[in-house]
Amino acid sequence: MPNKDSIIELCDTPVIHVEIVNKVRKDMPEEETLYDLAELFKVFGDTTRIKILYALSASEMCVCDMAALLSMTQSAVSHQLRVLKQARLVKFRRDGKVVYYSLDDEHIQQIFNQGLDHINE
Amino acid sequence: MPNKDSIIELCDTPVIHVEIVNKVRKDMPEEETLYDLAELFKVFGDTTRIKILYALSASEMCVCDMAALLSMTQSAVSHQLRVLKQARLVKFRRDGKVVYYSLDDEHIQQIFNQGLDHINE
DNA sequence: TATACATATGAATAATTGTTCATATGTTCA
DNA sequence: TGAACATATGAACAATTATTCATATGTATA
Repeated sequence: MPNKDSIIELCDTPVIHVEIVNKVRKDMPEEETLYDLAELFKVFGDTTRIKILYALSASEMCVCDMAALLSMTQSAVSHQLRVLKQARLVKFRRDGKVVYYSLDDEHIQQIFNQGLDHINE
Repeated sequence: MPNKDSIIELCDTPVIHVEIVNKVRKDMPEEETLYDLAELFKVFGDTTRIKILYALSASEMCVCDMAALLSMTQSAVSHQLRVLKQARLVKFRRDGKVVYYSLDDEHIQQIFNQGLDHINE
């Protein structure tokens, strides 16, 4: 039988299975790790960025080309590339006036494929 | 040399590399697929839902226990479980008044791990 | 050096979304 | 059947975010 007295400290909701809660809590990664993980997936959670990532998985591209491909403003694409850059999902090289972007990481493709597996299941 | 005349139809941004854009466009998955993919990752892109998923990867749990574990309102947890349910990431079984949730899919763990790989790289 | 061009960025706006509060639904048991 | 409890849900609010517009930065070349 769960010990109803020990739960007041946890939160105002009564806990039914104290041992399970404690066990799971013990094995939970650090708060910061889970936060970072959510932040990473948040970056994948936008159609525009997904399209950019998909495009870059096919070929290195410049900002201008991506804007044309996606029928979007150069500015909008650039703003999203900034987000992708901060998440270290894309890297870039400059050649004169043109900046070429490409995927920074081989995990990205795998995360993509796993996601597609789930959708097509 | 890119054909500057053919690009007006694409968008108002000049395209630098027409062949690349066309090649990438041809290989792009359907709009709907990429939309669904973004929607899936959007579900992963929230700290609360990540925590719930992580908890469920350790053990089946009821709503009440999750609320206690995460120090959150039962209502907040329930709302997020709804999102996870709609994304087919969790399933549930009812045992009397108590509803137990668990992961619906083995992909989830893999997506998680891939994400962690990226973070810890 | 001045102009043209590719890209980046700040501010503003519109849309989306997570949480809270109040309450409804569904189940058990006296 | 009615009270108690676990969960679900609708509406409202606050916070976050994607896009647009205007403009700045950086590079090449005439």
